[in-house]
Amino acid sequence: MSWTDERVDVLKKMWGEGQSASQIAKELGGVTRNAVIGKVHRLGLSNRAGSGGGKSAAPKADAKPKAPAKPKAAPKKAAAPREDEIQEPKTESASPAPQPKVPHARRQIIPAGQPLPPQPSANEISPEVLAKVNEVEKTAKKITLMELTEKTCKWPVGDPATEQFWFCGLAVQQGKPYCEAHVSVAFQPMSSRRDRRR
DNA sequence: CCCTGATTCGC
DNA sequence: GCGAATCAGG
Repeated sequence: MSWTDERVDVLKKMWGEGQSASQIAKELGGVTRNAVIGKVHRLGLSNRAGSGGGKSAAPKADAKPKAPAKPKAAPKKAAAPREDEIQEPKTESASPAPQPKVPHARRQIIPAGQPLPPQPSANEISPEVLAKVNEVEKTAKKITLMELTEKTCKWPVGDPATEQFWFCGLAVQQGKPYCEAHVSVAFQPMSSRRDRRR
C-alpha cells in the first residue's frame, strides 16, 4: 500500500480527531501503526496540540543518547508475514463498512427527572469526576451488549428498560473493564465512600 | 501485559 | 519516502 492522497487525507483527519496511530492503521488497512506514525512525522503533524495551553511541546533539547551500537546478533525476523491481526471474529466478510458512524439523532440521555437510580455509583463522587463522566457519556461510542469486547468500556448508560441504553464502549483502561473516566467512578477509594450515611 | 507515540536507520 | 525495530513512557 502506498500513501495516496486519499489515504493521507484519512490519516490527517483521524489524527486530527485524536485517533491513535493503531486505530488509523486499522482503518486504512495495509499499514501498521508504525507506518502511520512514521508518516505523521514526515508530514510534520506530529504534535496534535498546537494549543498554546500549558502543554508544551517536547523539550527535545539534544537527542543522541541512543545506543548507536546495536549488536543485533541475528534477530532478523526476515520478512515477517504480518497479515495476522487476530482480532475478534467480527462479521468479517468483504463489506467495506467498517465503522458505522451512528448517525442517530441525539437521544436525550435522561428521559425525565425520574429517580433513575440504576447508575452504579453516581451518588457521592467528586462533582468534577461526575462531570467528566457526563462528558464521556456524550462522546461514548454507545455500543450494544454484543459489541462489548475485552477492550471496550462496559459501563452501562441509561435505563436498560428503555431505548436509551448503551454501553460506553470507549477504550478500556488496560486491565480494567471500564474506560478511564468510568474507572474513576467505579473504583472509588474506600476513604472516599467510607462514611456513607445510612 | 496491554497500550501509546517517538526515533532511528536500512531499504 | 517508507516503515520495522526499537525506545520510552502510561
